[in-house]
Amino acid sequence: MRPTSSDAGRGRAGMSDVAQLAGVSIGTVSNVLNHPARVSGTTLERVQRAMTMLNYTPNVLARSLAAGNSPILGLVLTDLANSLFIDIARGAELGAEAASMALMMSNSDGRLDREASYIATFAQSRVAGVLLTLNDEQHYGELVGRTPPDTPIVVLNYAAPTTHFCSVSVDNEHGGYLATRHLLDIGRRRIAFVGGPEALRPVRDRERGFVRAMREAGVTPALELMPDGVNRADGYAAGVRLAELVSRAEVDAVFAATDLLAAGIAQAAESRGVTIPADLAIVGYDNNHAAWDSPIPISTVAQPGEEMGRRGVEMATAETRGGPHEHGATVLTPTLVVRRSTTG
Amino acid sequence: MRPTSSDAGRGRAGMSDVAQLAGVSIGTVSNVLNHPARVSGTTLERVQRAMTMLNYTPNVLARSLAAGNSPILGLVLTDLANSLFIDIARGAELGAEAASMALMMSNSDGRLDREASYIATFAQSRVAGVLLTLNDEQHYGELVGRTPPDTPIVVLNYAAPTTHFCSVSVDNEHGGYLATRHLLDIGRRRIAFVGGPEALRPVRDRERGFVRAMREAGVTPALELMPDGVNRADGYAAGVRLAELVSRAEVDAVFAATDLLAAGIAQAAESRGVTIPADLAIVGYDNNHAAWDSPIPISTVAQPGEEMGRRGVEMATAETRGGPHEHGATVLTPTLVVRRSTTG
DNA sequence: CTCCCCCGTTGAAGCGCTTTAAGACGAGCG
DNA sequence: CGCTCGTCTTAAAGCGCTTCAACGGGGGAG
Repeated sequence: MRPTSSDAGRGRAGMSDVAQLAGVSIGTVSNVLNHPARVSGTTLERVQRAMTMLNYTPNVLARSLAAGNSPILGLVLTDLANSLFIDIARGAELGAEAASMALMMSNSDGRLDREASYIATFAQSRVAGVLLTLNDEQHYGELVGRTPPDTPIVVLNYAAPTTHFCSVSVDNEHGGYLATRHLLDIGRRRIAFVGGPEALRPVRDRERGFVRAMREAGVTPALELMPDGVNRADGYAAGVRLAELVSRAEVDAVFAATDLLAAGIAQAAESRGVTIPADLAIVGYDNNHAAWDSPIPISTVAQPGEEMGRRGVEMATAETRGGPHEHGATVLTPTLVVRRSTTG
Repeated sequence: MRPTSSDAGRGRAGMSDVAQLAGVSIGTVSNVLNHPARVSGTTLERVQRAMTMLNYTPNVLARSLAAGNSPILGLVLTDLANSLFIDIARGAELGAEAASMALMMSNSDGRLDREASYIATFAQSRVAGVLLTLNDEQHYGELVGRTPPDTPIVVLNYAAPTTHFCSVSVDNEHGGYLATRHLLDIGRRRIAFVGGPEALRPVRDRERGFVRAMREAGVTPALELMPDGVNRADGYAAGVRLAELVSRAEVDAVFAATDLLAAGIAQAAESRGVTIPADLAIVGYDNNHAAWDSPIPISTVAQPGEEMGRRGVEMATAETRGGPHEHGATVLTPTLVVRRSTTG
């Protein structure tokens, strides 16, 4: 074994090196780092000088081990290609920065096994908490069982029953209501809804909002389409059908459950001579890049992804610190973004 | 202080608990984990049973501290919104999985200070290595100085001089050449190039490929545009100019240095009655979602982002393990993806 | 001038694990 | 029957840091 410090062997100065150079004890060096107030001005300065001289970098591993806590948060993202999750990541990053925590992101691609494996990895690293984005109840159910009991988990984008975890989600029903209300407000009455597979809970919720708004206005939905997917291609197919109905004056607006869907619809409709928004007003959902990058910018319902990430971090750190903890479900409110697809 | 294991205090079993339950020493438990061959069959089984009974989760922190190595790799991404970096992240994740390492991703948004701060954070966590995506030489230069000497760094997406780091990059010159060659091959001769700010090295390289291909073919470029940015809006502006030239039969094809640029050009051109690809053939660069999601799918040059990530991980782990290490610069080859914007 | 208290500082114990030198034990050999 | 050898197992020494009981020394109060 080497004499004192093994990191030193790798060219790295350790706390003991700093202590020696500054002529103080190792405990004092630690105090400089963690409780500067306890150290006298002179000593503090001397130690700090020694640190910079040696280019001292504290070892977080040792620190966490000794202190019994970790400065790292884990984040499991469902789908890196979806801009909502990118927003969540950004927000989480900001929140982590504010709480001076590091964020360890990873991407499950929606696969349950990877979700579980990342959670396990995080648990082994004794992270302070894990933020988990989720889409459907199947995954939620699976995860409830397998989860290590001592790691605080915050579920994002899914309104978890508060029994097991904290959660932060967005009110999809309200979003659907907003979108539909907007179409009604600009005078449309023959409104169609294009949704997606029944399994997707967010889509179902958006539809509920649609239905509520229509009922409130005493208007009957012109059509409800439920494609197998929620991507551009599915939208295109739906758009072809809609274009026909538009030409027969049976439809004058559509609320699509995702922006990709909306973009596909817009493309199909335009290629068939339908004018947007004159003949057909369109509202999408997600505030995806696809929406504002579309030839005709599409009105949409924006999810507060960043805030979701930020709040998630807050809840996780709160749970870590606080003694007795109530799991709480925060529900955020989406906002309507009006673009050319619904305004002259 | 608590008697033996403090993790136990938090409800977690430690190695000593396992040892006690299995009736062996703590060292034997460690051997079960790290050198199963040294342990007799009977003991091994008994210990393993004890582990599952106690739901034992090894503490990676303590493990790394004692063993002096880390199972974590850091990855600093320049821009989460750019699909190239998402691909890199995916590849790195796969590579890490294969090397049974954990990956800690983070997003610098192209800001130098955040890059530096993440590198510092990673260094404090004594990660095994850091993968750093980079765009321009300014950042590269800055970083060379500030970098902790003992953490292996692999630069991605930028051909670093091999003096300081390993790097994995893509041959942008060749990509530009491929794109231009393709336009020439389909019979176009009045070819324009739309680039971007001089500072962006990748864009400059793509232009060099363009120039080489044109020279080889003995064709004079119809026009070279250098907008201030490389986004859709910049493309739209360029497209307006191009449309006019097309109508005067001065341009029949364009190579845009990014897909967003290309998408903007396509949109502007179409809105001005230019038919794609008949009047104007377009090739973009990046294989961005924007490209295949465009109303007219745009031909593009695809960067092997996943492979870049994977190779980066390999180089990092190699550098970590291997004793004497040569920094090497790997250069990958991009490929042409032909879509409707260049075929009838 | 003494006593006490507080401020700064120290030394040692310990975080959960790996590693290694040394020990225990049975088998095989002369 | 004693000895060597090899196989398993153990005890103890760290890894770099935090924490805390204890300590020393000044200054204010008496």
